[in-house]
Amino acid sequence: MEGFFQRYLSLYRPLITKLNELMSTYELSYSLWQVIFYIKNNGPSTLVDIANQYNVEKPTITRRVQRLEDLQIVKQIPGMDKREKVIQLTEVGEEIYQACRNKITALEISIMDDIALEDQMILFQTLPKIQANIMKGDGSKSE
Amino acid sequence: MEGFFQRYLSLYRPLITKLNELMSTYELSYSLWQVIFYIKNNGPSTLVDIANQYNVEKPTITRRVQRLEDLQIVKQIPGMDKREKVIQLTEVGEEIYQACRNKITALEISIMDDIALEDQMILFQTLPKIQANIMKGDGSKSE
DNA sequence: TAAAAATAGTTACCATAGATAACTGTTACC
DNA sequence: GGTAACAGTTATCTATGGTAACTATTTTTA
Repeated sequence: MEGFFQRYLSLYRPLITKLNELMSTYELSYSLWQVIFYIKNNGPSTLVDIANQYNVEKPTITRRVQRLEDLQIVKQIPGMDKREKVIQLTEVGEEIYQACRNKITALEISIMDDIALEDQMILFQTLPKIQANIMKGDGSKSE
Repeated sequence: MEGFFQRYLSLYRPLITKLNELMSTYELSYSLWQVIFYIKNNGPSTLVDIANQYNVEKPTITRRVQRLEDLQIVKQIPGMDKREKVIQLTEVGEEIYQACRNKITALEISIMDDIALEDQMILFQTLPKIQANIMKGDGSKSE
């Protein structure tokens, strides 16, 4: 099936640009959104939790979280283990989450406009399979 | 269809990392491969041709081509319009193209291992549609 | 239980990839 | 022949992420 990567990757830049535009109102980008999304859906979390979820290194998450703290979207809460930094959404963070969630969902719907529902289903099921196949045996820690 | 972006984007980093590993033998990355791929499939081309194809700015392509010239994978050939820089694969470039093409195709096949052929077809047809939907009305010049 | 190993996070530094603005040289147009 | 447009380059900036080395804790283990 030659040409899959091409098709997949040429979608990336337009999409990420669009998403970043969408969130620029809140001085956010998609990389910051991932952190917000994660702690909204998983509750108070440590930086390592988040790093594992997205297969990125710890310093990457340190930076994202620092940015979100500056924006007062997340805050640290006390935890048992003094090594860990447990973070949570602030009230402002919750509001921004909702606003972005709405915008993102609207975009998701609009770009699927002319795609048959079954085809959407297949996309949904297939992408994670492909991801698993790539990560299978690539030496990544999340395998 | 909430969650599409998440599924789509979480595939990106593992994939691009894998591709870059694949090509590191030849000191290439996927961004350089795109240029090689383009001139292999479209014949001698100008930098603007390539920039338009991938929706990136001219300086981006200037740098990629400079890198490929250093690696002696592409060379400039004389053209009518002295403004233009028409580039083509060298013999070395052709060999490297073939080697990478084989590796990439093998990877494409292996990650589609457990995906039904019809589902692969649907992926192939759907991704460009989604891309068109995103680029529709985003102010990009390639619309 | 004291020493060693593992873990969480941070800092400093570097690499990749791409954008914008300003510029040179060439061609097209009127 | 003078102005527009175009192709390419350079310089500078941003965003994102990686690695190595470090501190401060907690866990393991001998």
